[in-house]
Amino acid sequence: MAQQEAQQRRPSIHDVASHAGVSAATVSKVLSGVTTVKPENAQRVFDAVERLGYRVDPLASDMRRAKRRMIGAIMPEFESEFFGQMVTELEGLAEQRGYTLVAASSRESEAREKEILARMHDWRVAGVVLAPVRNEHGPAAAFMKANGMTGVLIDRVLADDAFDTVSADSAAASAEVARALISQGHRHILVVGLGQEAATVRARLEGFRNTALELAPDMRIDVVLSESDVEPLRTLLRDYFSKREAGDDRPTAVYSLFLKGTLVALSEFRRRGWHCPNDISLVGFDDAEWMQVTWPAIAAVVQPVRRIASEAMEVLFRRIEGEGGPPRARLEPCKVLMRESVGSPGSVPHSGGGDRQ
Amino acid sequence: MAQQEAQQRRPSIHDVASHAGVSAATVSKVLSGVTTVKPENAQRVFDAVERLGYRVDPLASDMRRAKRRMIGAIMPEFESEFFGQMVTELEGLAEQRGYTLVAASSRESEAREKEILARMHDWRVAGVVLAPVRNEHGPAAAFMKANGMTGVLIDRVLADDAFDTVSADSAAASAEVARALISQGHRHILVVGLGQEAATVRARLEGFRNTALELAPDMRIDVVLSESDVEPLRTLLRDYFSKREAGDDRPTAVYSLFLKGTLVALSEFRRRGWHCPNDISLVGFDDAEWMQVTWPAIAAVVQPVRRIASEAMEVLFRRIEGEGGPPRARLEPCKVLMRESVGSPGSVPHSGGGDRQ
DNA sequence: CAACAGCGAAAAATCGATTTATCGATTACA
DNA sequence: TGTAATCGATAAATCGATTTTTCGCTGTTG
Repeated sequence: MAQQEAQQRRPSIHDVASHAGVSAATVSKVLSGVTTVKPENAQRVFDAVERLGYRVDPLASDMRRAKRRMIGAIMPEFESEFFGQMVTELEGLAEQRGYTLVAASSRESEAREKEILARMHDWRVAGVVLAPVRNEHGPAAAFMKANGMTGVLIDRVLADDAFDTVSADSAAASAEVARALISQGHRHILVVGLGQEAATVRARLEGFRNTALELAPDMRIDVVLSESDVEPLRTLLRDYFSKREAGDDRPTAVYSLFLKGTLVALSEFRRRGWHCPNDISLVGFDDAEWMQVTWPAIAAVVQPVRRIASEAMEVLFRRIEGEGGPPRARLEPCKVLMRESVGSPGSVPHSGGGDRQ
Repeated sequence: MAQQEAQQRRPSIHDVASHAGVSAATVSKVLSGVTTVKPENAQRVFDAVERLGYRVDPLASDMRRAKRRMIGAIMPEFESEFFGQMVTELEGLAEQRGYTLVAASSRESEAREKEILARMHDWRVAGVVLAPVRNEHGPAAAFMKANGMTGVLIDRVLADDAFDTVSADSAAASAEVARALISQGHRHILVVGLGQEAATVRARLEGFRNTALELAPDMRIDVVLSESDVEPLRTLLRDYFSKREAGDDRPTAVYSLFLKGTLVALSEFRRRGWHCPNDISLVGFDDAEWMQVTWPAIAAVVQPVRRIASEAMEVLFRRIEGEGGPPRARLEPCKVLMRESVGSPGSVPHSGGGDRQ
């Protein structure tokens, strides 16, 4: 092959040293910006670097230091816009600081989460951004604590006694949703959630309930929670509506505490031939691009992904640089977009179930 | 602090060696499964490993070999379901083989793509899975070639003379879409695409056009292509429909060649107050979870993510292990899901534009 | 004029593993 | 019995950088 260039091995720091007529130590110093090198020699080093196309081997470079210039990121999944954007943001922020981001998905499993964390510990990452599957009290956080890792917890967390946390202000956003729905006249609302133990689901539920009952004490709030998976929730929701099909005690609005729940609710509405907002209103936590192009557009709570990412990285790097002090819990404000899927109850007669299977 | 355990440094192979009363070399051999070690000594090594909780440092371990046990993955973005799932799949497959996946997003920029590739080259990844922004002829592929990297190209590629490629069989899927739309009676169809140079967009367009014109030579096919970004496409599409608002030459169906195009089309329909499939039919390349819960459900071409991922990894690892031979181009079959957004033209009178701004 | 401080750069140790060369003890064979 | 082959294990070299230590030289000072 004509790939002589490609075949020969990468130049090492010693190659640069011999080309520049200095020692490897000097090359290292020049490249790391030490000033006690004669300008003449420095220039020769730069020239040699240029000529050979030398690049520092980050792996060898990281060998000697305890912490490597890598940041680990563990997300529950990559398929949703929220975590997808989050990884992209984190990656950019890590790169800005000369770090490499290693991202992994726990696929909603705490066991996997811990295993990934162990791998990252093997790599001696300088820090970890962990979006836990459930909350800050899972085995992953315990592992990080036990092994003295530095990290920051995001998203499904409230506060922790060992790690900084950054998350959306779920409670405040939920309160705003409650105000909006109540001002539209809703007095019977179904809240749909998943994972009772997840810290944020609790915060979202409580934030909603407290504000709602404060504004309208006669309010009726039903709750359908599925412990773990999405499919059980689908069943629970189906049962819930089946029981209320005949009577007049059907809720006039549904508030879903997370994206998958919004999808399940919409799919259930479809099955029953209900349309938003005439037959029922819908608001969901987590926005997605498609929600503004469907008919009706779906109302949603938008989480401040960029702010969460940048705050998380900010605080993480401060810890990496050795900053002490007690861990802080940060809450970033959300935006609530009330779109067409929310209307006033009873303004239009229900279309009644059954025009579709 | 009570974290004595956490504070003391990780045990190294020498700690294990001294605890087991053997040399570091013996420990290394035992752990890598060499059989020429006395069973008694092997057992003592295992015991020491157990007692100290020793884990091999992958970074140090990789130092001595030319290729490291890392796989790089470069995707154009992480926000969409397709690439999100892709990364998740690739990660699992790499892990199965004892490799770590380092994923990065080129954010639809060829410059960034090449820069990321250079960083991965610095890390001496064993191989790269590259989903190029445009096609197989970009600067990134050239960089890989010039530096003798091993890799596989996926998604927006057709075939390459240096690297194996794995992608969805866009042409066949497009042909199927054409057959379906024509059998429903459509004779005037708008195809929406982005990135004229992207290999797959061309394949999708040609696959559609060829089959359509073969089945219905009187067919009229309009094409709206935007070179680079999504926003220009929105403008182009708006202009296209504005010109045809009055006359009767409005297409009866839209076929979008990629996900963002489907969103743009839907958003344009909304603006004009058109509903699918009564006013216009819509099929899009790339499926998403929400497409089956909206009203109407959106017809889509489903790409075989898992198959593409596993084929890519399969072929990549064969190359890593030194398999020779000319590069192969693989095409994986798609599934076409004709949902409610597609109907027969003229079966219901157009609702006419303008019931919304 | 000897001792000493200061500077710049080279030499050497280090990180934690793998791999090659080497070595001692045991067994085999002449 | 002496030499060769074999086996198991250790010492040492290696990967490519960083960091500490050492060294040589110049210039200053008592």
